[in-house]
Amino acid sequence: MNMTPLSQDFVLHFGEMGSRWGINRTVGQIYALLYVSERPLNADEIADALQFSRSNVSMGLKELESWRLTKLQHLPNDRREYFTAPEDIWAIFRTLADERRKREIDPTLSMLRDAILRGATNPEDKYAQKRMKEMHDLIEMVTLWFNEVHRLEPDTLKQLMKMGSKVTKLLEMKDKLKIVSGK
Amino acid sequence: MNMTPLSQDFVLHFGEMGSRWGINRTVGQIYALLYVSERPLNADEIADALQFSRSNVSMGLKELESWRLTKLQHLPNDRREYFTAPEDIWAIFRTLADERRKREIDPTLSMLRDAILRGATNPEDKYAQKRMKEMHDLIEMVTLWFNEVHRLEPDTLKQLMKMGSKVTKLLEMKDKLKIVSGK
DNA sequence: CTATAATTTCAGTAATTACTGAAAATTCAG
DNA sequence: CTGAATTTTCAGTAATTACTGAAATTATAG
Repeated sequence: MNMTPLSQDFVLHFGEMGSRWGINRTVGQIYALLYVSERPLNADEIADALQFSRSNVSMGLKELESWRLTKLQHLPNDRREYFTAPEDIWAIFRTLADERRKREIDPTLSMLRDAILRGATNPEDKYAQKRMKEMHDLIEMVTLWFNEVHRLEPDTLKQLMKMGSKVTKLLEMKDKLKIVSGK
Repeated sequence: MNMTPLSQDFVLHFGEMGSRWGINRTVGQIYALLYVSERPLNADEIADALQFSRSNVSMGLKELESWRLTKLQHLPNDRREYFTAPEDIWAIFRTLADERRKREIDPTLSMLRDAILRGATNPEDKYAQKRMKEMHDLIEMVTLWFNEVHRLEPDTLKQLMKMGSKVTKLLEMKDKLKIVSGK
């Protein structure tokens, strides 16, 4: 299978970007290929299109699976496995955010919590704990909030976004309303 | 200089986490050390505390500088350079988000925009462009919105967060108010 | 300026991570 | 079951990235 120049460019860009995150080039490219491909692809087709060894593709698909970024299906009269990227881009975003939270944020929060609760006698440790608390609170705040937003439907979100910085205004408004209704 | 076990653990954790992001272990550890240290440290102290070569520390500091995550200062009667992590955790978060946007999001958006505007004749490319458009719009949406939130003061943000999922309710409320005021 | 302290650069090497091909394991049609 | 098709594993190797020590550069006190 030969990719069109358009897909080619997309795939290569994703490969490069992938390596800036923890994800390696191969995995990035496989994902990109699946993402822009309308029909499901099997491992051989992927290996062929990207010029990777079959085993490399197998490993890459495993990795993507662990990120829950692929869907597996079978075609009639063909026992090979076919892969696609999930359709709904918003769902993909959620999945990715979820997975990163699990792997990166949660362990850090737990480490910070533990560290903060340890007995600290010397001033260095006291200061370190203060800093860790600040970090912990920020991460927790952003995460909690993100979780909320996460659940919103794309339409609601678009609406929210359009409001942009007016969200502050809205907050003020809310406070005033409270006063009125509390009268 | 010897770190306390508390700082030790924090620094090591950050080293590991760093390597999950694009940032390498050394850089992660140096940052963590600066973050929990009350007084500024010079490169030799860092090298000593983390057991890295002096030149490795020099490179690590350069990298951190490029992320705008360190502050440089001089102490009286000492010509060595001393480093700290900025105080305000919220500011740190902003800086980091900004820098990541510049390095990772912006190039991707621009690639996507270009790709979408290319002439596509065959159905594969049509489909690929549709998918790229979806991705582009999602990223743009999240980024724009993030930029807005970004500007808010921590207090406002905390308030917003406390509201949690009620933000949807608030949106509905806003619509009703519009109707009222438009009467 | 000069001498020395401090920092950076960089070529060489170490460590890590990615990738391959061959072999093993699994799956499933007949 | 059997055997061919398919997928996975994994030891070896390639490629990449990280790190060091020595040398070069830069900065500054005197």
